[in-house]
Amino acid sequence: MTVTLADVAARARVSPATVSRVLNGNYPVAASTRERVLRAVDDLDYVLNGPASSLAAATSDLVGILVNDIADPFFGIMAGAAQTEIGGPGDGSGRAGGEKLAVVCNTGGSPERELTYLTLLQRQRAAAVVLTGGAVEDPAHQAAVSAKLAKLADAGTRVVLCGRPPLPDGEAVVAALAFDNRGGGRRLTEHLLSLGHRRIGYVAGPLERTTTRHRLEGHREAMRAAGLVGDEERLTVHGPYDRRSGYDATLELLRREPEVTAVVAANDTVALGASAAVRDRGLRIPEDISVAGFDDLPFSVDAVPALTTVRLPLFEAGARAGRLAMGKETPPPGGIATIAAELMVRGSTAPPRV
Amino acid sequence: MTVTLADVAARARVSPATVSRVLNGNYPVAASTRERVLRAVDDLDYVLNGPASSLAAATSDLVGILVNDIADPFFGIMAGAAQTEIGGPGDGSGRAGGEKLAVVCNTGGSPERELTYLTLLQRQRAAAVVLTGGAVEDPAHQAAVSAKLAKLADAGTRVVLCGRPPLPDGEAVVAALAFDNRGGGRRLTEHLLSLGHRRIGYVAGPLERTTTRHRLEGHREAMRAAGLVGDEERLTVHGPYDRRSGYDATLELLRREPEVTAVVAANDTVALGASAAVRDRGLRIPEDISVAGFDDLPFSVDAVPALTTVRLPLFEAGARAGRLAMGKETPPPGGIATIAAELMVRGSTAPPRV
DNA sequence: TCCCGGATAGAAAGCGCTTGCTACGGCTGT
DNA sequence: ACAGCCGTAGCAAGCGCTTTCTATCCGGGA
Repeated sequence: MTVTLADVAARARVSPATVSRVLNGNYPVAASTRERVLRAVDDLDYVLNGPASSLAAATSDLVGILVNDIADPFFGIMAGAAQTEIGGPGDGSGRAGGEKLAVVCNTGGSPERELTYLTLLQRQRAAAVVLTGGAVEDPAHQAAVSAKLAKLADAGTRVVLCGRPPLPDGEAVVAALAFDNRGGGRRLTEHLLSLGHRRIGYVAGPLERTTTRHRLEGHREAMRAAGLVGDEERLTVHGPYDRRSGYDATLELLRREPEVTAVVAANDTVALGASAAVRDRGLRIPEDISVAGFDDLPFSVDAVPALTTVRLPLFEAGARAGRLAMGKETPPPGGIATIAAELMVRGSTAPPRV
Repeated sequence: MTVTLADVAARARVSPATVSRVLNGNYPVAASTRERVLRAVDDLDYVLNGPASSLAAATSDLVGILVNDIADPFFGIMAGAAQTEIGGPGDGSGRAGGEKLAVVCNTGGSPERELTYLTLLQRQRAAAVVLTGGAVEDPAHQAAVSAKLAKLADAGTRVVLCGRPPLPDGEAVVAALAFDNRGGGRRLTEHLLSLGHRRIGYVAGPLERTTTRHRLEGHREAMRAAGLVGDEERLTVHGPYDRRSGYDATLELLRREPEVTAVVAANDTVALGASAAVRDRGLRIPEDISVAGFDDLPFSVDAVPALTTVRLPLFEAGARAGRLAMGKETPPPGGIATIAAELMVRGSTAPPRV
């Protein structure tokens, strides 16, 4: 059989209550007693029964981090940073206490899975939940998520949004850290415009996501401000946030409008695919066509030529979200913070041929 | 207060036992009764209390997936695949049943964190644990991990290793899926040798990891077979599995031996850094120097020139590990399977200048 | 008509831990 | 010398669910 608290208590010749208190360190216990208990724990190789403990204490040390695609470094970086802050193991804190089990859950971008994970975390009475990445804009789903989050919140779970716009109906959450996707998108296109580009293709992400929409809106804002209107639909192709989609969409774009001098991709991964397509068509980057991405993932600087993109402080944002989830940092005023995006001009963009 | 089983029972005018049975679907309940219960559950928005349920049933639906670096697609891909198989939400199974909470835990490559996560999962009485990635070769740590896994195993947790060599002392695990890192490493170097390279630099991973050692051994095997011995130490530089390390190590390599005609990197990410270094030194790939990687991550085919590398079926392996963890697939004979690595020759390698 | 077995439902005993409250010395203050 | 405290430890009552065992209701065979 597995060892229980009672076994430890017996061996240390104290009551179970005392063992519990030693383990939790939240009640005065004489040093000598503590010593004895700790030795017994060691001798017996005792491991606390998590479920029992959570049940009795009505709390749990689970913290969930939801991501859309765990194979995408965009999410990996945020999740890793958050997990580090949440501490899980080895958070430096001497011993017990902040020891949380930070786990990441991969929704694969599916609204249903997102909801199911939230329910599962609710079941487990998670201490906190961090949702990363853009939300799906289906009203029904948004309502469902909001409701779920509200329920989680008033069951005591701390909810933090990271890289995700605030909930429409406000404050069911501890904090929302939103990236300035629109501003970044605008500045990126302004950069292209200032180089002299006029026919700019846009490879957008999946239609119904906030991230997609905001980046695209920023782009169009800039185009409109430059007086370039009318071609929006023709020069935009939607697709998933992956390399393949960037490749295909760019080919399509080039077919629709052979005169494009620049392609803006919804993110760096897509930009990689776009670059491949451009090259496969026998065109040079940036001499014939400029290519730009978004996110500034680590590999972007190593692309050839280095990718012009918009840097999002993913690590910092993830870490901050982690801290907020742990209550180690005070939320921004109003619970909402917008995180700036920084334009990174590199070799993949240049003035168009004359 | 939160809704409990008893509340649902009251509303459905049945006993708590019946509600439990409806929810678990493991006991005959009259259709009409079931209906009534389900409606009550819905009306009250009832969510099962996970800890209580786990405590009473002495089981849990948590499945842990340990990874070394969540921001690295190498792990992301495996973890994602495993998570999909484990089902977590939306595994297609009509309703309850296989509904497991698959979570990934990021050890950051630290042995202590690995151990702590295992303990935490043990606390939670995890249904299964999947360990991915190479192990650290410190004997003390290996012993500790083995002991932990043994304990987990006989507490009923299914343990699966994925991309990790079998435990030295044998069968504490359901199955071990090991990549043929040695064979892959050997074939990669043989390819270079067959192109005519003789002075080949090797940018290795961190010293004490099995993955690092096996790949390096494969490389040296090939070199030795070609009669190239003596320069091993001078032509090998160790460092972490990241881009930066590849960059620095390659610079160092070029300093030590300006005559190298090829650089083999421990993995694709490192190869990216290596390529950057080569270019920054004003050398062309592959005309002046060939560069090769390992893993065949998605971005490798988009590198310029496309990266010659060794393909590891990460997705398939992860999925299989997930299935094994769920008991959906029978383990390979002896519990050990070696997964083949396939050489992918692309543009980054070519014969050396004459 | 009576009895028995199958199909359902309920009662109740925990699962292993936490925690409010009580108990018990030995000190201090008067 | 006695009352009152502080510092510790134990008692015991749950936390919300699962599951064994028992009770009940029905229909059918004898």
